[in-house]
Amino acid sequence: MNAESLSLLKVGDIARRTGKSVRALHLYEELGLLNPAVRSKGGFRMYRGDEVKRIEWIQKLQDMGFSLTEIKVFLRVWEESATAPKSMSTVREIFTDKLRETRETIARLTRLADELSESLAFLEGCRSCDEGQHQRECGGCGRSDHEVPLLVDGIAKR
Amino acid sequence: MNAESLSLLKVGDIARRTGKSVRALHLYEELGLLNPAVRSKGGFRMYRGDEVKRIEWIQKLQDMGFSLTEIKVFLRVWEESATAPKSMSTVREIFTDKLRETRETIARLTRLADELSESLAFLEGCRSCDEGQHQRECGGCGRSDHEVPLLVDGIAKR
DNA sequence: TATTACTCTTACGTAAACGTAAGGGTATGA
DNA sequence: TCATACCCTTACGTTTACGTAAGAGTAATA
Repeated sequence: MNAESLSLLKVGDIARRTGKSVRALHLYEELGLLNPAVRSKGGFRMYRGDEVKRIEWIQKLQDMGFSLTEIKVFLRVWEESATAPKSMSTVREIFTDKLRETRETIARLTRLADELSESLAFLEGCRSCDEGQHQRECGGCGRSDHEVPLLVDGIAKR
Repeated sequence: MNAESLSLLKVGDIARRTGKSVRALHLYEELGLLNPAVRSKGGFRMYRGDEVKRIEWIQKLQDMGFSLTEIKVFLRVWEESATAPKSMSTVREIFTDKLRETRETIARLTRLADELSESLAFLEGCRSCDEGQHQRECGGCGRSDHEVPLLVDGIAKR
């Protein structure tokens, strides 16, 4: 173990610290998202400790819905910003777009959650049917059709 | 065209009314999510008009994150409720679980949106660097490390 | 030196939800 | 009866993000 390798980590170390699999880290390298600082004499990938941060960054972008390919594009744009000043604003644009998209997703999920709540409330009203009646008999429990949430209606009629 | 077929739709009609592809509808049938009321003499699938509702229902469940397989399970449980009264409460459980899950997703996305906002605010501070400096020179623009959001930090250091 | 725990490359496998193409009938209006 | 526009079945292709296995070499420790 030489002086330089003291601060270097093997792929398994990185895997443990990030919760990623070794295979995933290999994949990230294939995709150009991650690179070992050096290779050991025998060919082992040796990473700098701060690559852990990069992997956490990748994870966050994945959580936001970026694909690995999109993340790669992102990195390329950034690297370009060393020579093309406009790239920094491109990065801002990407974040801005994703922020808008994320908010739209939140809004959509919120609507769906509301529908779920409505459907649950409706089904609560069916509780009395549970121990003696069939869903065919239940049908609408005397409630008019327009009261039946789609989430229930779509499944109930047969 | 006989009297019965007046109210029946071909797969292409259903596709147009739901925005699904014919292939998708075939798939739903393979998976047991959808069935034509009858087949025409020549083998064409003939659907009842209200199957459109079922397909919209499937779409909603997909939007909520259910897989087609899960949706199938859902249908089976429901069908079972004709003979097993407890199935209705199983349906309620599934909805309840999904509601919780959806809310967790919303919370997670909200946190991510906040991070995006923070990162954007940080990058705004770099705007002055845009037309004359490199990101290496920029580095942190004199700001201390702990101020740098992970979304920026993970990418900026090289 | 021998062992033990890793790591390497190569490459096929997997799950989801369809897309797409091939070869060949079917329904319907002119 | 034709011409279209549709529909049928079968079956392989696509994308994403890894999983998994094989066969073989490496690093560090006893």
